[in-house]
Amino acid sequence: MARVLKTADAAAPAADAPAAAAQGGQELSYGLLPQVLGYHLRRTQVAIFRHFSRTVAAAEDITPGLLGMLQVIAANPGLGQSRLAEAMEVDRSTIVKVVDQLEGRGLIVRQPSPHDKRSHCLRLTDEGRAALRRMQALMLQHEDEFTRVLTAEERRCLIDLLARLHGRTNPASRS
Amino acid sequence: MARVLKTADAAAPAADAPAAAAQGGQELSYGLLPQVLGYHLRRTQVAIFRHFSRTVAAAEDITPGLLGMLQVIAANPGLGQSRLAEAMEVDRSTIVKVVDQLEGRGLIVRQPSPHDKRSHCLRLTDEGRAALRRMQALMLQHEDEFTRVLTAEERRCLIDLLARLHGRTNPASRS
DNA sequence: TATTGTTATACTCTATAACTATA
DNA sequence: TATAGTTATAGAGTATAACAATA
Repeated sequence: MARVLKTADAAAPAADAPAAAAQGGQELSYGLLPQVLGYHLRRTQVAIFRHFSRTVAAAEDITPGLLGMLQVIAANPGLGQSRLAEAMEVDRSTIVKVVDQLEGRGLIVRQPSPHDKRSHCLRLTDEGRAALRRMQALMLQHEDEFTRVLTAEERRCLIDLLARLHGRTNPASRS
Repeated sequence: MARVLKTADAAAPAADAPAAAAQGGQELSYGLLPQVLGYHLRRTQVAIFRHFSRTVAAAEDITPGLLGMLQVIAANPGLGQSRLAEAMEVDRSTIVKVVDQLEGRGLIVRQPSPHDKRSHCLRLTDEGRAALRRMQALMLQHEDEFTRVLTAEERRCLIDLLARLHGRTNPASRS
């Protein structure tokens, strides 16, 4: 578990308005927002999504969401759609279109389950495995670029703090 | 600027599939995802959004986005819509509906600008100021609850790392 | 010409509810 | 009864393109 070292004490910022920020070329105030975690989370997610779009998506026409699904299917061959939905914490009905898209692009197949005629077993095709390898390489490069402003330790610490907040244990930091 | 102290070296996790995770009650694998910052960002944002919905939104019928806009308007009286759009990094056309909603609820007004007949000056109403005070109190409580699993230093460190990533300077940590 | 606010439109992501075929 | 997948539908949230009024 990474820990954090305080160096500079964050001076409490003035929470009120900067008199006349509205007209001139002055900088405008964000009020309490800079102290709000949710604000920084959203800003960071928008930034990383745009970086992903310019790098990974530009080359491979994929979204972070679809690539995540593809990775989970690859890591769990034969997974059913309902269990995939649970894993990604989205509704079963949302998964249908995701799987439609990945199957439509020839990256995965829906196979009939040998044990349950209602269920589909999801598996990557050969093409899907090749595409995943390419996409993962691009994605790791994109993440490296995006986090270039952080040290490796800071990056690990950040992931660790986020993992603690969203509650899923982070296998990468189990000692 | 907060720094980070390494304590446990994160052992590189196996990136490949866990043989037969698909059928039984076994735990399923997330592949490379636990090493991916974007994945943890999204997960955390979903978690904090749900917490916000159960706490702040349940009491005041507001979204994080609308509350953020309200705070920026409050902090910059007389702000125009285009500058608000720039500040929040969304399109001007997106702002229109946001302002419509806030105005429709009586929280802000569009006033004609004295200097530019095209432009609207956005201002909080008395009711808007009162609502903002209530909402901010709830929001700060919500953030405290959500980050209860972190120490105050860890929370500051997290915000600092995120602020560095999305590039906006974080006024709360200027020494 | 450029900018402010606006409208019409569309796209993505997501959820709810109801359906079918199994179990 | 309950579950797996599906469909129809709707609601956010966002963007693009074009427009009128004004700068």
